[in-house]
Order: sequence, then C-alpha cells, then structure tokens
Amino acid sequence: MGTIEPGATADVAPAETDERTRSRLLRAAVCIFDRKGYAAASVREIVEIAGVTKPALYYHFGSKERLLTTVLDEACREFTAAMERAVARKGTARQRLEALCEDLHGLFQEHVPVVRVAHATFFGPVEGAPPFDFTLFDRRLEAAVRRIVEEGQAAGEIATAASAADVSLVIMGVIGVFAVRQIHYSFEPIGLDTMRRVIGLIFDGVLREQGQQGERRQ
Amino acid sequence: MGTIEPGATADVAPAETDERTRSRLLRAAVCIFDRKGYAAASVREIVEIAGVTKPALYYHFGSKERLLTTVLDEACREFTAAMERAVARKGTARQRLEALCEDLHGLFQEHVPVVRVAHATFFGPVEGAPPFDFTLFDRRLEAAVRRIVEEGQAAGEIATAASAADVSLVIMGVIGVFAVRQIHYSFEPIGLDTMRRVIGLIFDGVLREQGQQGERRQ
DNA sequence: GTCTATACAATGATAGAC
DNA sequence: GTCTATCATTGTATAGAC
Repeated sequence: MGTIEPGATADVAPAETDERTRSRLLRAAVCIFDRKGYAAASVREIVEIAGVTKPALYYHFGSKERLLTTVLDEACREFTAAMERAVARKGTARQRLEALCEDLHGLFQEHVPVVRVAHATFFGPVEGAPPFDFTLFDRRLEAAVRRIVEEGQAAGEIATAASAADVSLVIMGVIGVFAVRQIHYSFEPIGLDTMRRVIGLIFDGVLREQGQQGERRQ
Repeated sequence: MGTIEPGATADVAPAETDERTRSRLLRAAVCIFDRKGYAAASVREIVEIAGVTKPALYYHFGSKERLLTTVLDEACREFTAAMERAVARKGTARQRLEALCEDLHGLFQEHVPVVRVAHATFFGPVEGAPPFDFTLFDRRLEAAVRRIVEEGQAAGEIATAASAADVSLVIMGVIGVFAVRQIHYSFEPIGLDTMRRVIGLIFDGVLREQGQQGERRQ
C-alpha cells in the first residue's frame, strides 16, 4: 500500500495467499475427485470450485496427477500417525484392538470423502491414475493388528494355537467391511456397538483353551 | 454369391457375425475398462481391440454406458447363479460355508478382470459412471451366508448366543479380504488352505458351548 | 503468485453410403 | 449390420503480462 519502491514490498500477503490457494485447491480436488473420479475430473471444474485459475493449480502442484498424490499422501500420513498412537496404547489385546477399530472408525467418519477417493484409487485402474502405494497403509495396519495379537498371545490372552497372521486376517476383514459400510452410499453405516460385539465374537473363538481361562464357565 | 435377386439373400452370415461382433466388443470392453477404467477408456480403443468399428458398437449397445452395464449385468447373473447353487448344498453349516467360499474363490479366479471392473465401479464415483446396483450382489451374498448360519443354529451346530447377522458380517469380511487379495496387483493371492483355516478360526468361536460339543476336549 | 488467452490433441457420438 | 468421414466439445497444459 504505502511502499515506495516497487517490487521491494516484503509483504506477508503473498505467502499467506499462497497457502490459502493451496488448501483451497486441495479441498476442491477431494470434492471433485470424490464425485466424478480422478479421470473424469477436469482441472477446469476444480479451479472453478476452488475459486482460483488454472495456472495457479499448475504453479502449486505441477499436474493433475500430483494434485491427487498430494491428497492421498497427506491422508496416509494422518492415518498412519493415528494408527501408531493406537498401537502404543496399554491394556489387554482385546481392549487395544477395540480402541484401534474405534479410532479408525472415527477417523474415517471425519474424512469420508478422502477415504472414498482413496478406495476409488485403490480399486481403480492401473493406467490413467498415478501410481500410489496403498499397500503401505494396508501393510502398516496389518502389522499393527498382528503386533497387538502377538503381544496378546505372549500375555496369555490369546490362544497360540491360531497363527497371529490368521487372526489378523479376520480382524482386517471386519475393519474392511465396516469401512465399506461407512463410506459407500448404498449402505447405512454400522454402529460402534455392533463393531464391539463382532470383535467380541471373534475373540471368543481366539481365546486360550476354555479350561485355562478360569472365568469362562458360567 | 449365386443369388439372383439382390437383397433377398436369407444368409445366416449376418446373425452369426452379429453375435461374434457383440461378444468381441464385450471382451474388449472388459479388457480396457480393467486397464484404463471406465472414464478413461475410449470407445476408439475398445473397437480397435475388438477389431470392429465405432458404429458397430453404437449399433449393439447404444452407448458406452450400456456397454459397461451389460458387462456387469452378465457377471452379476453368473455369480448369483453360482451362489444359489452353493446355498442349496447339503452338509453342516461349516461345510456349506467352506464350499461357498471356495466356489466364490474359484469364480473370481476365472473372471479376475471382470471382478476388478466390478470393484472399480463399486468404489468409483457416483457421477460419470452409469448407476449399477451392486448392493444387489452384496445383499444376496449376505443373505446366503446368513441363511446357512441360521440353519446351522437351528441344527445346533452354531451357538444361538451370537446373532446370525454378526456372524455373517465376519464371514463377509473374510470373503472380502480374500477377494481383494485375489484381484489386486499389489498382493499375492491367499491360498484355499489358508481360507479354510481362517473359517475354522471363526467357527471355533461360534460353536456351541464347548461342553455340549462332545468331540471338543482332547 | 496469479492472471488472460490460447495451443492442440482426443473425446463420444452421428450421418449417410453400402 | 457394418463401414468412411466428420462434428462439436472438452481435455491438459503453457506463454507471457502483471
């Protein structure tokens, strides 16, 4: 405003506008990718929703592909962090698994559109969409589950007869079903109480031999 | 060839060519939809792979959308038929569920590209791709599983303490995990032996109270 | 950093001959 | 039923002013 020398304005405005533009673009991208899909989403519509212009998008992300990978990268980062917090918890294996499932449930609930875009990309075509290693997230989740199961076995809470890998597979399946029910339009989401009940169902079959459990017979 | 009257050739060739063209188009469509996705797939490439021309596609299917829905419809029909055969089987609930899972596993194995297209459509965007009721397949599968579970409960093979719906949810989860591992590039498919072991894992927690089972203690 | 204006390829679909 | 030729539209991405 009051600066005399042209070009020397060390204003904070540029950088501030920069971040606003960037985040506006990211939010708009998630919205359009979710509704139209990556391939059918046009940069025209994205910048329109974001309230910016095309060159702004290419300045910040370079391409439509990098716009998607940035969205997925940030989501993956956040989910991984939450997963690590969950696995660091104390308690019985059952309590920890329940907490992990509840955390994921809550996280998905907060970011339904992003999770939908992630699923669409995961199940989408190989060509056309940029490569993104989703198995990273999947492997991390399975590793977290398996670790809790193994520690539960070591603590004598879970039968060692069943391999931790098999148990983890069942848990992963339940998590998957609940996630799908949460994000897909055609289903009404399943409540947390049902989730806990189902986990209990699995556990009753994974517990150590009934005779050793003590509390069991009623 | 030797016909005198022009246009009066009641040859069988046209109809025969018709069906060949149609099925060639369907196979090419699955191939391209699988690799590029519905939105990014171009009718140009599809007809090129099929060895026909664009107007032939529009003559048989009317639009790109109907080409996809036809593919999915036929797949859904075949899968549903196999599901009904599986649920009609005799034996214990465990045997029937194992058989159902094995049948699905085999069916998916035979039609990996179609199953991938189905998943991509299911998890894909609402707009852009033609509407297709996949919950139909999902609901049928869940109904089949639940029915077997309920009959298992009635026969005294499965504990009535757990709701059939909850048990079905766990089975659906396992089926889902195995299906994903089968069709997705990033995973190596899980073998049938593992599948049986995992089902056994679930069952050991769903069986009636151990004391009543007789065979149980070793 | 953000704009206007534009380059240029590829798309789904059709008209009309045969 | 299947073809050749073509249309109008939309796509991503960029050059250059400010």
